[in-house]
Amino acid sequence: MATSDPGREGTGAPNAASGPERAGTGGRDAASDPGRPPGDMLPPGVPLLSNAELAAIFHEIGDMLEVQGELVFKTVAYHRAADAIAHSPVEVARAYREGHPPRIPGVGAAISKKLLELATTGRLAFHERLRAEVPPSLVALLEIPGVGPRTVKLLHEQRGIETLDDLRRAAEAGHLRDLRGMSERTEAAILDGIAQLDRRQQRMRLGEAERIVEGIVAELRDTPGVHALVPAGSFRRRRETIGDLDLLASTDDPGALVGRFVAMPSVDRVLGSGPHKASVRLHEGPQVDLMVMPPGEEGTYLVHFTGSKEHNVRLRSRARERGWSLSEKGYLRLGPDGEPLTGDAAELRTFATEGEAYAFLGLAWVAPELREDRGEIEAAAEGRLPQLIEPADLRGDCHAHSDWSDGVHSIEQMAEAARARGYAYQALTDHSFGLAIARGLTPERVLEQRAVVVALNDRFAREEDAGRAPAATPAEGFRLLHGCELEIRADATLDFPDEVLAGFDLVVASLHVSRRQPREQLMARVLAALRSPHVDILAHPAGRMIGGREDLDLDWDTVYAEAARTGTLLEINGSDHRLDLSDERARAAIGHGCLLSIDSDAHRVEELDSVRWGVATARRGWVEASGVANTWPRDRLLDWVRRKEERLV
DNA sequence: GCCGTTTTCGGCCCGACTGTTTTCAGTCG
Repeated sequence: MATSDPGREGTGAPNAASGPERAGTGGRDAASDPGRPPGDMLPPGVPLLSNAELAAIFHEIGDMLEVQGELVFKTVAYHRAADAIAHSPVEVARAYREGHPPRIPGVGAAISKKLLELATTGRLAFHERLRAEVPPSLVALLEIPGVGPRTVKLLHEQRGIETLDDLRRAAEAGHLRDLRGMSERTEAAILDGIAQLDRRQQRMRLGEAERIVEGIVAELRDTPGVHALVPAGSFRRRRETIGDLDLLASTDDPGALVGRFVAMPSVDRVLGSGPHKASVRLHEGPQVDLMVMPPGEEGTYLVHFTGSKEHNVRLRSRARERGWSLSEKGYLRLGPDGEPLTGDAAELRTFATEGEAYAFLGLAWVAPELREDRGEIEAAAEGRLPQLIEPADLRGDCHAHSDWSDGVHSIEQMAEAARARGYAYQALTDHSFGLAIARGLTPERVLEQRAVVVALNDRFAREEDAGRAPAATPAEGFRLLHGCELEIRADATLDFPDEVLAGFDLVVASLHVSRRQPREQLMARVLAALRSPHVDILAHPAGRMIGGREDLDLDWDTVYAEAARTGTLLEINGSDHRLDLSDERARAAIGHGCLLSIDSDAHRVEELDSVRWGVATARRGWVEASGVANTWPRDRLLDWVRRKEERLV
């Protein structure tokens, strides 16, 4: 079914036909005209909505229908469709305009019709009508913790409340306590929720989440009765940002653990606390949920609290088809009425491991990074889950800086750290001079730097010969490759001439300046880099900063096709600020036949470890080791680089 | 609103916690 690979048909259709073979000749024009189809086919003056903008509209529709008291399944359908659109690898509005709407799971006839209207007119009458009935300020009240759609509807209908200020005033004046289901305490809770809104923390990056979780685990580890503490939730799935933290505990004494958890010095306030679970907010912002699992029955607990929600919903539905109800506690046998059997007939199946819990549904164990309902359940059922790349598969790092440009540590310190990790290579890729703010190197400095690299490699070779290399050094030894991070200038020229570029072992190209150019210009720059015989890797291709800079406005299908044709590697930048390519772009790139590299972009020794976030992102993108060039031995990588030069020069 | 080798109509995932209630609704994850 299409659900196993959402949107693939849509992605493939326009490009498959004009694939690599054509790109050198007739395809060249198509590739350099990223605004396909020709502009005259597009309605003039109608902006093309991004997937994120479309998703926001459908989420808002879902919210507004909730507030109106609409059937919950209908509102869920809108949210589901919105998520699917946001995650689609296809540029949905463009595809609708071009007359080949992609198949998107969760988008049926009704939402498809609305998508067409949005794509062709930039507006949606249904959305505008709803907005008139349910003011956006009312929908915004849903953000208040503890306030849901039923409460908003009640407040609106009974008290005429439309805005946050209305609500605050009414609660302060004690005008809500007479409403059904409300009291003085509810008013206080609402005011408290509003106060929380004001200082609502933003989502954490992976590194921050890891630091906080590890601190909590260290604090609770020696609590009596505790067998294991396992971080779960979106952190275990390695989502690119983390909202709340989830911690699972296997313990003989739940009371002792919960008691200690809520009393940690790092806790600002206790949001809730029961015999088996508790929630707290930390002083530094995030909410942490602790859940207790009975020893020996961890399997379904781990599945449940790792999520994602969408993944769990699919599992439960699959369980139901087989006559069982799935919850964190295990599988309960369903009776003929579709309800779990009770009393003597009750039957609960529990499992010690996740593998067994999945196997009960006829599924292979699914790696946490894949649990997003993006086809992994179908793949697990059919035995075609990918062999995901592991951190240990990496044999080198193709993107690292030193204090010669904007790094902190010396060339030698960076190389020694890479060598100590057991790598066979590290590419030293300091910036080229066009990026003045990073103190980029001139061609003269490049030559000086090369002498340092040569001298270091001489020493490494001597030490290896003498058996004095670090224990982890692979059989092929360690070498520092001399590379650069080549600036792609605003005018689509490259920062170094070909004769300078030819002197490097490996060149990483990237685009830092003039990021707001129109798509045509940005594409011209990216294509110039991909087509250079000397550029081996396009670094952080989307140019985003998580929570900061937006993605570059690129025609991704063309980027993938040209990277595949020219044999240019696309980077997954492991910095947890970047994670670029993203998981879904990495998956799309592999689908287009691209090869990737996973690099640290380290500016200091400690950041070499960032590759683990890059590997996690690759795993979320279904990437196998075979799709990543820096899993190769050094000679094979360098051979790949040479072959590109020979073919394209 | 979506979806179908159990259904084109009738389903649609599950439980803990909270607070206001005498048996439950709302929210959350």
